[in-house]
Amino acid sequence: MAQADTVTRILDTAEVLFAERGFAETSLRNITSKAKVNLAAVNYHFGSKKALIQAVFARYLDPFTERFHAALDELEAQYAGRVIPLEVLLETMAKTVLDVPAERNSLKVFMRLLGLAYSQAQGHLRRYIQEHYGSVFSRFSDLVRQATPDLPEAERFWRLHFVLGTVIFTLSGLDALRDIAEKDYGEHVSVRDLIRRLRPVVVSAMNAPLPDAPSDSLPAAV
Amino acid sequence: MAQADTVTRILDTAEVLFAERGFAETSLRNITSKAKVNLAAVNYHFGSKKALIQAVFARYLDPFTERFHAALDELEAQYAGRVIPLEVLLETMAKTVLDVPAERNSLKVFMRLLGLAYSQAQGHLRRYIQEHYGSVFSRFSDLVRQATPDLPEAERFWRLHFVLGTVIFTLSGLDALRDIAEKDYGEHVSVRDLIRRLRPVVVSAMNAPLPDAPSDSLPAAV
DNA sequence: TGTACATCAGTGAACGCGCGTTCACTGATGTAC
DNA sequence: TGTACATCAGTGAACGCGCGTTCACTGATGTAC
Repeated sequence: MAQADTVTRILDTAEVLFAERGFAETSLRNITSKAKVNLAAVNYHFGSKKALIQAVFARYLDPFTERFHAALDELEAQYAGRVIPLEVLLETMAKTVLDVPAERNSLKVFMRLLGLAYSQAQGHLRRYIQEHYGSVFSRFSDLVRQATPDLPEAERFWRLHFVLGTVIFTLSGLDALRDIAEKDYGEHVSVRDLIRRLRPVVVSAMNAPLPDAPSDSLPAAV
Repeated sequence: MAQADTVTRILDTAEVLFAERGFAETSLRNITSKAKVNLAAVNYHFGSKKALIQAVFARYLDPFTERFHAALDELEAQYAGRVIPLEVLLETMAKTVLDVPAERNSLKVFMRLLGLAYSQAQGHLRRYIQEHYGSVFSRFSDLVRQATPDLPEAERFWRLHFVLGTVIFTLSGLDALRDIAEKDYGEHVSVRDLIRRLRPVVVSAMNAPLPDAPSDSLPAAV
């Protein structure tokens, strides 16, 4: 059995189990027995459980960042210094997110993993993701800044995270929500459907009117 | 040491530790040693770790549902059959969410717990919450239905969950986001600030234009 | 008023179990001379 | 071409540890007669 085979089988099995039950709730024995691989192989190839978790993420995020950078390069060339509209930026991101895990049919898995990563309190994973993939997010939010010149800095920061919350929350809880939606409305939704529904909501959210001034600064302002 | 004391000390400590590190990552020994309580006391008073987790939630959700029902009663009386505007409904919900845990200064804890509950894959907790508190959510979404008569059923369902995602995601990851915001924009945000910022975003999201028809139904529609 | 019994919060120690990790080892393949 | 050695994927068994739960027990308080 060649190395690539064992390593790949571990990663394939681990990502599914992690997405289904979380990191702490998935033991190395769960993974290795389902992957039909020796228990010690995980520590042999990855060093530790923590490192395995990071490897699972890297397998999605490395190609994602590569393609996203490429797509942004293309956009910038196309717009040649002019401002890229917000809708185009969001569309590009959505397309990249959809494309990357397409070959493994596992956008759902990827989104659940992202959701888990964010809800992990101790945050070794969040730190890892920020360290390795923070730069592509910075580049994206720079472009969003240019596309929304009227939005105050802080407001844009918060709105980007509001939107991130919507997307990760919805797509990572997709199965549960889909069951309810199907039962109540007899409507089967695919991830593409959901992204179609998300688009106008996200755009409206980013373009919402500014909030009232905080109440304690009202006297000074009025 | 009276019962109320032990039970309360366990709950107080458990909710903080659960919120900080998650359910699986918090052991009964962590809880009981920090609460200065005998290890066996958890199983004596609650029966199991699972039941303790549910009790932690019940302590927030029971008063929340009670107050929220009361607030909705009041609104319905006030509007006397007329439609309650969406903004008012959202405002009422926000106010109730803010009021309930105020005495323990722990909205943050509550929101992190909710976020964890949603990201829990195995879902005994999600089932418990849906069983015990589903009805107040139904009542609320009925009122939202009346306030947004032009929104198709399924669209409203999804948008409510988009918005839920934003709120839970943002407030449950508040500490991490706050650190970044403070560092980058020198701005300290309170939960009340955040809700002020959320309001126009949520309203715009609910009122966003309808999405394009799904591409495979386009030929039939046009 | 006094005695016997029941109830119940709380305790200390132990139970068996599954966990991540380690270690000595095998066997196949490649490399040097 | 043959031999000695190095490298490396993979293995089987065991390690110690922390986990949730259980159990026999204590001691205080309440209740019945």
